Amino acid sequence: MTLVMATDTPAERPQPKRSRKERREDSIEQILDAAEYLFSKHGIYGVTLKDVAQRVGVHTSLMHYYFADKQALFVEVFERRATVTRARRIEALDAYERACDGRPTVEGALHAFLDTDLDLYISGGEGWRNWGALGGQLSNTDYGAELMDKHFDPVVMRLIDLLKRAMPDMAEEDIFWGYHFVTGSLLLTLARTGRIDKLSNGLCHSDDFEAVKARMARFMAAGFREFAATSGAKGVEG
Amino acid sequence: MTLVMATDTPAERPQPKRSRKERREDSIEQILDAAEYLFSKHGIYGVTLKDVAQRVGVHTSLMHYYFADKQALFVEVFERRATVTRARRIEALDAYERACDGRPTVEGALHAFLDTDLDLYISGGEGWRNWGALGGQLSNTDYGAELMDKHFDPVVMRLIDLLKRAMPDMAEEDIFWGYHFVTGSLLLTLARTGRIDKLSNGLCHSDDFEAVKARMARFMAAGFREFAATSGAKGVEG
DNA sequence: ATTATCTATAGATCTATAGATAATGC
DNA sequence: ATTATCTATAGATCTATAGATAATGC
Repeated sequence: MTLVMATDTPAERPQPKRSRKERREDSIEQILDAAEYLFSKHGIYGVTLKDVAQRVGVHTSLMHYYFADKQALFVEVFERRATVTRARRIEALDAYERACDGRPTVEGALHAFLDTDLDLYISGGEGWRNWGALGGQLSNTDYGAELMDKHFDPVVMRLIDLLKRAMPDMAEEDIFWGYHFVTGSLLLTLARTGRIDKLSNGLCHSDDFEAVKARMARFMAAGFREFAATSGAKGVEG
Repeated sequence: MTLVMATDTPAERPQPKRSRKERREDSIEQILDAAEYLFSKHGIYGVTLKDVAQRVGVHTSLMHYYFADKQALFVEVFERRATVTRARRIEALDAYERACDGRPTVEGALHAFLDTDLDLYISGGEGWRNWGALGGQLSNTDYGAELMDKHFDPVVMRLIDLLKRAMPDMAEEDIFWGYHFVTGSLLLTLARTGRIDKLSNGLCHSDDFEAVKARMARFMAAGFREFAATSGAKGVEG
């Protein structure tokens, strides 16, 4: 997939004969991958363009040849995958809406919202997992929150809409706070800090997205049901 | 509390006549407060010592007079309040254990764990809220995760222990994952990103810790109960 | 006499640009 | 002839230290 990888298997490619366009795209992809990895580890200010260049194995000035400045590189790293997962999730929520026959459930909506994303980290390769970790950092940060808002507000509103229809009697505040809890849990999951590994003495692993997928929608749906059972409702009876 | 605040009310203090020791402590406190605020906004690498000094209104070199280097300042900012909340939470969990008469409940344990912390942000003033936001960032970061582990592992293990006793039949993995969800939600709460404000069109506020306190333990306890109801148990029947 | 704060500055590093060289494509 | 990559370097900024000055305490 990358030049580095290709070099690891020289037998297969005697003379790749890649066109300029291909080389260009490869270079850009390598830079984005390296930046993605480093940004996810140290944040935007914790990484220098030299760090990125060294990881790729090229000169720092090449960063400026392909990207206007550091900020532009960062935004591109974020947006490269943000657009993908946003589209997938909207599609999944649309599909769920069509399938649920006008009667969405909380758990169904959460599965569409969460599982579609988790699948990317499960089978999307290391790049996706790095990007996820970056997102986990971003959300808790001032400069990152804007980027998140910009890209994911439509998806979230789509989910909120389904949740409201699944729980028409619930106070809106409760729906928003429930969503807040869901996001927080998801973002910490994406961050893969290794904390749960240590706490559980190796029983659980913070990169075990399958384990999260198997539990999260159910856990959170139960939380919402608890709100429905005990909290002040809208005053309208379904 | 700080020199700046004191200067705001000149009538009360004609000639403070503060001793060297008092001045020294005031200066250190001001530096820590300024650093805390800035680190919480931009992370450790997003803040320069000059930024901190300018916020206090002194020269950059004074940072080095009081702190060995930038890293030491950062650690001090974190530890100043970490030790306080850790002690309070352990105390609260101990008190709950004594009060529950050997029969802890999930919700009771979560209330002791969460509310004690949330109370600090509700009534501890802006410094505490800034520190909380810093913690929210740290946890999703590599360099911060270590600091968190070091200070909060004892508290968390204390909570886990109570949860296990409240749900003796539950698979350990489920307890750890449930705790993971709880922490994620708490950390995003502390980050106060303003996201929920925008999403809810002003209905909810990300600095409304009271709202979280009123909902979180209940929401999460219901999640744990869901695990108890449907997930693979330990194989032992209570 | 001691402590707190500031001035001046060294040395390192970082972003960004200009211009040279190497590689590809017509 | 055009594009990709590198060399060299300017200019800014950042951390850290040495040493001067101002303020307090005995």
